[in-house]
Order: sequence, then structure tokens, then C-alpha cells
Amino acid sequence: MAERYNINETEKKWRSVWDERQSFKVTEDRTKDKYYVLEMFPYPSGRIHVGHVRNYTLGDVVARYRKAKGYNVIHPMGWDAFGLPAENAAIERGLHPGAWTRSNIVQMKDQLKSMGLSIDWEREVATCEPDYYRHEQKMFLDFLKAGLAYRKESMVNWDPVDNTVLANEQVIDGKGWRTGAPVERRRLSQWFLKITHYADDLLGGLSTLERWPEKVRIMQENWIGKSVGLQFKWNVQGANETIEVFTTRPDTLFGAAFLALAPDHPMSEKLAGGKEGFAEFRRKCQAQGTSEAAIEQGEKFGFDTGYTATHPLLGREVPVYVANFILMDYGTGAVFGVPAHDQRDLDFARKYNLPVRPVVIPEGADPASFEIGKEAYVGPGRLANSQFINGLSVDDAKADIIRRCEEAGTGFGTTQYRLRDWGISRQRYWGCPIPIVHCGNCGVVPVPEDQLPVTLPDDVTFDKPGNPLERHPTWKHVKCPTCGKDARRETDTFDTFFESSWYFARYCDAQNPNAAFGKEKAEYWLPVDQYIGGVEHAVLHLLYSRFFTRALRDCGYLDIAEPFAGLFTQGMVTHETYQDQAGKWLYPTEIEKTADGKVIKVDDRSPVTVGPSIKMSKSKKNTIDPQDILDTYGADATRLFILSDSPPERDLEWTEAGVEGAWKFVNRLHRAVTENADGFAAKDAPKPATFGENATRLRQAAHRAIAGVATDVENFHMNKAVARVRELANALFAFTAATDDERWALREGYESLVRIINPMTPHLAEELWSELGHTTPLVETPWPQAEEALLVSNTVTLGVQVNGKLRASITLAKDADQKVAESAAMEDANVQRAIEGKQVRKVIVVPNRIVNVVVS
RNA sequence: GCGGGCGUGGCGGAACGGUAGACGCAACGGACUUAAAAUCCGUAGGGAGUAAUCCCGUGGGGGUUCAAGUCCCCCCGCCCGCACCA
Repeated sequence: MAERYNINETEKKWRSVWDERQSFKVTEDRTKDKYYVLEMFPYPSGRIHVGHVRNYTLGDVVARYRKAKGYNVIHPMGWDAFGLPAENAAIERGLHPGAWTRSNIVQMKDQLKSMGLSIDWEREVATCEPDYYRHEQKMFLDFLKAGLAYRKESMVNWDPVDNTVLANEQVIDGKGWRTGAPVERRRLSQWFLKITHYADDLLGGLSTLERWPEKVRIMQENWIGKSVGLQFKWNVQGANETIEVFTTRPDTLFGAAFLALAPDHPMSEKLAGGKEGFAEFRRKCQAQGTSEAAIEQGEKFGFDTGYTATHPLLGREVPVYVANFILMDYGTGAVFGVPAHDQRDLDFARKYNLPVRPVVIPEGADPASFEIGKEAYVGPGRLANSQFINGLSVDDAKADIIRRCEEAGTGFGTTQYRLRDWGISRQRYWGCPIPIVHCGNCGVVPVPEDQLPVTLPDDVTFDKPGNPLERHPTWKHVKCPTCGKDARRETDTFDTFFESSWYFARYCDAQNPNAAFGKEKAEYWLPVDQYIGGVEHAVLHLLYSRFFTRALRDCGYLDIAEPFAGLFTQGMVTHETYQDQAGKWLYPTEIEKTADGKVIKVDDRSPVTVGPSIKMSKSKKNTIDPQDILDTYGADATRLFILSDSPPERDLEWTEAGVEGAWKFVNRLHRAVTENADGFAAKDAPKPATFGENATRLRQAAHRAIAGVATDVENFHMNKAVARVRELANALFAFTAATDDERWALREGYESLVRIINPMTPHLAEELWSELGHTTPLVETPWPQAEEALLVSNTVTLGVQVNGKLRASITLAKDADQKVAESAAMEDANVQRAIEGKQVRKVIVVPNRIVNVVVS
């Protein structure tokens, strides 16, 4: 009797084998195809969470599978180590952000290692270390030279108590999250990267990203928000002012019923500032909140300035309103309203009794009688009621109006993007210092490259509000690099998206002290073949990285535009929620499920209300600590469960029973191999010349599993891959070998099984592989070859339908003649009965699939 | 409001337009055990029938087709994203 499988010891053993053999260390090898597997690197919060486990398990399956397939696989890991939580720890617990972060990294690295990931740890990076961030300071200087970085004033959320700038998510109901003080809007001079320079390229590049989820590409497309249209002027009557508007529908100019300005448009103040009710109106707009979704439900309303405006081409006056649904940030902050052809304008016009004049008439409608009801007409058609453009199509009319405005000098065709330049200044300590000096003489002076890196001072305190760099007694006082006079260091640091915008390139040459990365190495490894992470980074991180790659290319660092050739976005991990009688949330560890199906509290045995499975969150306490799971069930069972229950792109419902099921399978497989060794052929037994029926059937199961798991893994159908593995396992468990060919097939079957589970449960696979007598570890063993001949069987079972209803099934030789199939189907007793007394009108035979007898 | 996605047993989920429910979880019956756990064998969409077999079933309603979970139209529900983007 074999000993019970000691999961923890065995897993540890194989990890040290991989370590000793440096199994995952890679270097450039031009004789092989490279494959770059990357999971989004973690923020070192201290402990891994289930989302990490899912993310890294998926990546590891891909990495180990590709390695077995013969690719030169790079699979690195690192730490997104700058950021706010470290400063919060400093404020709340008196820990230095650096010390806190570094000790977190140590802990989390241990945890990740216990998952058995195939990581090349020699490529590890931590973005908070000067040997990492020095290179991005250099990049910034290069961007500056290339005109891709610039300084301008912009608004920030300012917490007057903490003396600090707040991120949008730190502003709750207009108040600072920590202090509760009303947030002020302040103007600060800040650094920007010119992502808009690449707006069109970033948009166009999306269509080349075939292995990205459609969803993410659409989100980026919407974010970039390209629109082509006309920008032109209206004259305000009696005010000696003009209003510049942008429109994507210049064709509808003659349907204009009003002009509308954003509430914070400078002209709004000029035209309406002193009017009665305007202050009140503005307050109402602000109370509405800035979130588009909030404004959604809100009513559209406006303030009549009393002025009218005219346009030369139009020759008619329209009223000028200030309206709550116009955004200052987009276009020019002013629009002309065409109620007939825009729903918002229509709603607005109905409210203020403005004329609704259709100017685009759908095909087939009569211009004289066409009327707009509750819905604006936004479709195609011919122009009407529009003087010189009557009869033109929408597109022709747009072009004509733009041409006329340009000729008249009152406007021009232009393209607007929603995308805005990336503000990278953060008024914080725990980030990469911006390598700039401010000199009274010379102005803004870049720190010379030979003086990099500008490192963070360690002796900082968090006992007072504000940025410690600003308060530091000496750090910011420097001599100007140009004139040598007293000057002041920039105390802002980079947005932490800066670090994550190029880390994938650093991994290619992680220890290079002289440059961010060697160009040749980057060119060998990049782009990332498979990037895996949460969909929450669909826009910002992924767009910034795409921008960075282009900027680095233009600064001569590398030769590609797109950093990630393939992207996979995983779903969330959810868990049931529990509440006690008083409605207090309970952790899963605080409850117990009794034998009769009740759920009770562990301590006082009182009943517990079970809620739906939702995204894990601290506030609902429906979290589990992956370390507990790893310790109890081992890495393999944890990985197996995570892969088996749901398709990776969908949410995964975490259940203890599910992990337990995976754990049972791990043990069962171990038992099957160790206890049934007598049933196998000897390790090097020659392949029999012929196989009996039983052996062949088993071999078919094995070879189909080999081929099936491969395609499933390549397509990220990990749950299906696991199902196939279990199918093969079931076939093997049920098999008793009586003859030599069967014993050979049984060994082949188990060896195949062990090899195809290797990407999912690598420790178990290694253990069983060695148990089966192999001395070369599986990590160095290629993916098994599926024999084509065994993937097809020589008989097929096909259903027989009568009038589309299944009545029988028949088994035939594969590719049997249609006539054979037809007669076999017609002879079947059930079919006979079903067609009895009816006339057969047609028999449809789809070879190897189905026969359908149509009777009247 | 716009954009995207999803809806299949008690549950998670399978299913090139071609035998719906693979695989698993939970459940039930049995074996082993003094007993339990573990393990093993078996049953299992709903309904009728001793059975053969039949009827009904993929959110709802229509349609296309020899054949629809799958394709088309309308509707309902849920989830995600967003920027009232002119």
C-alpha cells in the first residue's frame, strides 16, 4: 500500500528541483521561436489575493505549455512598487514606505513561489528601486527633447486639511476621503505627456491587435473618441463677441434652433454672468455632479442668455443658451442645437418651445410632410429646407458646408479627439522623482543625464500633512545645473502608470545597469505574445503602454509600436456573502455548514443568512486568503480548481467544495499511478506491433486528450482542458489490462495524462512522471505527439431523425456511403414505426453526422 | 441614454446549424466499516409508462431551415464600460 500523497513535501521537493536545474532561466536563443508570457505585475500590498492566483495560474499554464511545445519561453515577474498604499502605511502605522514595500515584496514572493510558477526570477524588478526608475528619468528627458513632454497649468482636487492633491477616487461626495474637508479646485503647473500626438496612430493600431478582446479594443476606441467635423464661428448680436462651435453634423446647419454653451464656458459668464437666476442655474449644474451617468438620469435644462447669434451662411438668428448637458472639456465647449436630428437637442427644444425643423429626410419620405415626433431622426437621407444644399446626401452636404465655411474664412474642417494629454505630475513622496530643477535664472532645467538618478531621500517624515519632499530640509535645495546658482528641485513625482508603461521591456534585459534595456534584447523578446490581466486596466494602463512603446520607438529605444500582441482579460473571483442575525457581515471562516444543510455561525451556532456570490471585497468580508488554501490543499489542487470551474474570461465562483473536488482528483490520480504499477508495461517495453480493440480504444482516448488539451490551452479554454483530462483519467481508472498490448497502452495512457496535466498541476505531474520511472524531469520533456491515426475512429454513431425529431441512432463505418447510411436508417425498427403509414418525401444524409427522414 | 456582453438541470458549465446537458460540484442508492470519515460501484433535465417507448424542455414571442441553444426580427431580465462627445 503506497503512502498517502504528501502534497506539501512533494511540491516543495519539485520546486527545489526546478530551482537547482534553473529550469526557467532563459536567454536569447535565435535557433528557437521565442514566446513571451506576461501577467500584469502585482502591487506589493503584502499578501496575494485570489485574483493574483487566478491570473498567475493562467499565465503559468500558457508558459509551461509553450515551453513543452519547444518555444524559448520568457516568463518574468516583478513589483509595481510605487504608490499610495505605502504612504498610507507610513501615515497610519509609522512605517517607512520603502521598508514597508520591501518587506511586502519578500512575503509575496514567497507566496508566489509556493504556487509553483515557472518564473525566471533573475529578471525580477521592483519599480521603487533607483536601478529601475533611473531609466525612466532618462526616458522622460528624452521625451522632453522629442517634444513629447511639456508643462502646463491644470486643475487638481486639493484637500485643504491634508495639504495634498487627491485622486478622483479619493474625493467622495465632494469631500476628501480622509479628512472629510470640502475639496477645492486648484490650478497647478504640471507635466504632461503628449499622448494626443499619437491619437490617430493609437486608434489605427487597434485594428492590428487581432488577439485582443473585441471589448477592450472598443473601449479604447471610445476612449480615444475620434470625431471629424467642422469648427466655425457665430457672431453674437449686440455683444461684439463670437462663439466658436464644433460639430460633427455640419450638414444640419440649417436645422439649427439654438446655440448652447457649457456652464463653465468663459462666454457663459460674459453673456449671462450678471443676469438674474444665473448663479442659481450654475449651482444647479454643479449639484448635478460631473459623472456622466449621474447627469444621464438628470433632466436637461438651460439658461437663456437673452442674446442671439448669427452665422453668415445661415443668415438667421438663433437664441444663445447655457445648457447643463454641454461639456467644456470636449470640442470648444459650445454647440449649435438641431432638435430634429439629435435627441438631446430635441428634448431641450421641446422644453423651451424652440422650433423643430427637419433638414434630413429619410429615403422615400416626403419633405413637405415629414415631421419629427418624440424621436430625433439620426439616419441617412437627403437634405431639405437647406437652401443651396437641398437634395444632397448627408455626406455631400457635410463636405459642401465645410468647403463654404473655409472659403468664407469663418470655419474649418477639423478632427477632434476625446483623448487628452496624460498628466504625470503627482504631489507625493513614494514615486519616481521628476528629474527637473527650477532656476530663477534659467527657468525649467532638466537634470543632466550624468547626474541621474535623482533618488528619493530616505529621511522623511509623515507626521505633518503635505508632500514630505516639499518639507525636506535639504533635498530640494540644489544648484542650477546650468548657471550654478541656487535653485529648487522639482518635488513632484511621476504617476505610477509611468513605471508600468515600460516594465515589460525592462524584463528583456532586467539587470542592465547602463540602459533601460538593450535594443537587441528587446527586439528579440518583444512584443509580449500573451499578456494576461484584469479588464480594469482595459483603458489606462494598456493605452499608456501602447503610447509609451511608440514614444520609445521614436526616441530610438526599440522598433515596435505595439507592446502586447495578445491580450487576455480574466474574470473576477466571487464568493458567497454571509450575514448574522444582526446583519453583520461574516468571513467565510466564521461560518459553518451543518450536515442538514443549514448555515450557522461557528462561535454561537446562530443562523446565518447566505447572500449571492459577488466580487470579493473587504467590506462584505466575502474574501478568502489563498495562503490558507495553498497550505491546506497544495498548489496543484488550488490551480486545478481555479482552471476547472469556469471559462477564464468569466467570473469564477469560489467554493470550498470545488477546491476539495480538485484535491480529491489530485490524490486519486496519485493513487492510481502508485498503486497500479503492476498493470503497466515496463518503462522501456517495445511498442507492440498490433493492438487489440480494448487497447486501441484506450489509446484513442489518450491521443484525443493530447490533441484536445493542446487546442484548448491555446484557446484559453482551460475549463474544457480540465474536463478532457478528467475524461481520460476516467477511462484509465476503469481500464484493466489483461494482455501485453493493453499493459503497454495503459502505460502510454498514464504517461500521456501526466504530461498533459503538467501545465496545470506541475508538481503532481513531476512526481508521477518520476514514479513512472523517468529520470529526466517533465519540465524538460516535450509535449507528447498525438498520432493522427488515433484521432479518428473507423466507426461513427449518427442520429436518425424523422421530421427533425430524433428516433434512433445507428453505427456505421466512418465515411460510409450515403446510400448505406440511408438504408441503415430506414431499416431501423424505431424509424420504421415512426414513418409507418406516411409517405417518405426526402431523406437528408449528412455524412458522419445525421440522417433526417422527411415524411408527409 | 449610448456601447459591449450574458441568459442552458439544484449549481458551475459543455455543445463546426446536425443525437442538448461533456466534465465537475451538490444529491440520492449501494459496497466497505462496530460506526463515521475516506474510498469504491451505481442513479440522475421534467413528466407519463412494468417496459419498449412517447411527450415537454436551452429567458419570452415570432421567423428562416429537412434540422435552431446556435442564424434573423421583436420583447424581458441581469452584468460590465462610459464621455449627454455635438
